[in-house]
Amino acid sequence: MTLNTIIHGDCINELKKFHDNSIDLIFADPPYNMQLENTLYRPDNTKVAGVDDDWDKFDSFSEYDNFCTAWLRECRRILKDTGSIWVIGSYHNIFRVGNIMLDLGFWILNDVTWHKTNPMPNFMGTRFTNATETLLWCSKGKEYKKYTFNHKLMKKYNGNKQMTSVWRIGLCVGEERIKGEDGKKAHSTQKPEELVKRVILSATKQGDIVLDPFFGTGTTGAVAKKLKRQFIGIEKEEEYITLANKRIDSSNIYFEEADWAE
Amino acid sequence: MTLNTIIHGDCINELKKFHDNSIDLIFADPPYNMQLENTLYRPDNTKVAGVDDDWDKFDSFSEYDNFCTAWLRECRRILKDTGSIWVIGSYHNIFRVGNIMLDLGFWILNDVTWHKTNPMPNFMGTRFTNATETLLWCSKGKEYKKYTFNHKLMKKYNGNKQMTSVWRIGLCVGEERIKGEDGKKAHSTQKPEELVKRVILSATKQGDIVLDPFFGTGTTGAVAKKLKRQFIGIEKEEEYITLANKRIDSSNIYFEEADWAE
DNA sequence: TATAAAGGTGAATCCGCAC
DNA sequence: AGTGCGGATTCACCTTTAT
Repeated sequence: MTLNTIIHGDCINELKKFHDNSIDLIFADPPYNMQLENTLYRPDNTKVAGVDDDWDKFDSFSEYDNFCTAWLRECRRILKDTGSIWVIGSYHNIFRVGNIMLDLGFWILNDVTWHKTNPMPNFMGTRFTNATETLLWCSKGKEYKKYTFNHKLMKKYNGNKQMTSVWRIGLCVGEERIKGEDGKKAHSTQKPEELVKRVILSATKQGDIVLDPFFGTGTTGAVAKKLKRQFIGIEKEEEYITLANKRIDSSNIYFEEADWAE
Repeated sequence: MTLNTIIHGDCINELKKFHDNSIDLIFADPPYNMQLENTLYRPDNTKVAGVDDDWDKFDSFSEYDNFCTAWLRECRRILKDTGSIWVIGSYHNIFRVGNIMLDLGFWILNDVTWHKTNPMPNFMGTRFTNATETLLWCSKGKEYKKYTFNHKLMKKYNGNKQMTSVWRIGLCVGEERIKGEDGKKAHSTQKPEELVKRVILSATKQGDIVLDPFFGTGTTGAVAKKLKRQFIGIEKEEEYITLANKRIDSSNIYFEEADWAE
């Protein structure tokens, strides 16, 4: 398997080509199946640019469940016994995903809450502001107890206090957000690097292999490189791959290893 | 249906006696009952000896799923079209519960994160400190849009800013925690009143009927009374009912309605 | 150049009634 | 079920323009 490259293809097909027990960490940001219908307007009558990408559309729960069962089953197969997987989602999909992961035998280590510092408000006043997404961190199963977790490092990273399962991180905006030639966001759901940094830093060692089956514009690859880990990406859309390669080429090491050594 | 009383009996059996469309709000804190050694039962009520193999694992999920499907189906039936339901859980069970609720047709309005200000640390350093529980707030279905939500009131309650789906609340300790005659906590999972207060305040009007099918030591009843709502409790254990009745008798109004009127 | 004001925007299941 | 229209509804942060 070639490292530090992006595979252009269908996630499930490509995952099937991987060897058993070959990956140290999987970070997956699958489609959420948001089921948006009408256009949403802000109080000032401007439109909200919602997620209306084709890749987020599924006809039913059962179709979504089948899709997730297939890619998650392959993920479990190719994960090393010492490896672990992170899957991010919102309330639209995380209960489907979590249920499937349990059924497949994954063992939940934490449900980490990404507490957004600057979420979009609920303009109509019909609900509470939806201020979180959820990350499920799982080992291969209950009996796989030797997963990598850099406890001391994360404690140090967190000002010498044990890090909790609530992470306060802002949305990916400004300079960090990859723009297309039209100046608009290139990907509708790009994640902040700080989020992925905590994932990789906590659950891998230097040189480990990180796989992202929904690579998008390459946040996982960029952060892996900056943290001296190796990555493999799988992505269906060619435009995203082009942007991701460019982005990763220009990524540099975040900081010296000594700063974060255990 | 007699109001402001506790029904002594089995949750599913008792729920079946309720009329359709008769309840304004349901707050449910079901047993987590997951993956705990030596307490698993097969459908025929025989004990499962070990839980190490996949067969037993599947058996336990399936048992729990059946139980939750049964009581949640009844909850949906007896909820008014303008009503809503809140279910609290941890990562051990909330993905089973959420998946079942979606399958039954419930419509998720928010996944509220109870961010504990004083969680128990992970002493072994094997995971992040588990600092949250999740509350699923759902209407009867996608097409039921007239659920009660006191938006302005909650905004006022939150210092004139829209309340978000993250609630920072401490564990139920000290004076508030109900003690048995031995001075030990009477119930192992008593919830803080502030949590239930936000639930009832946001999703009911004065005089509305609040049902708690897992009443325990009566937090829901105490808070409902303090907020001038009516309650019905269902509880299997007689000791809890005794404690709950005593507690509710000595509960008084929190504050004047005018303070929180919309 | 500095500060202030104005404008843009984010994984969003976001109205209710009359016809 | 679909359409049309009156009316109520927002927070943090970043960028651009104006003073």
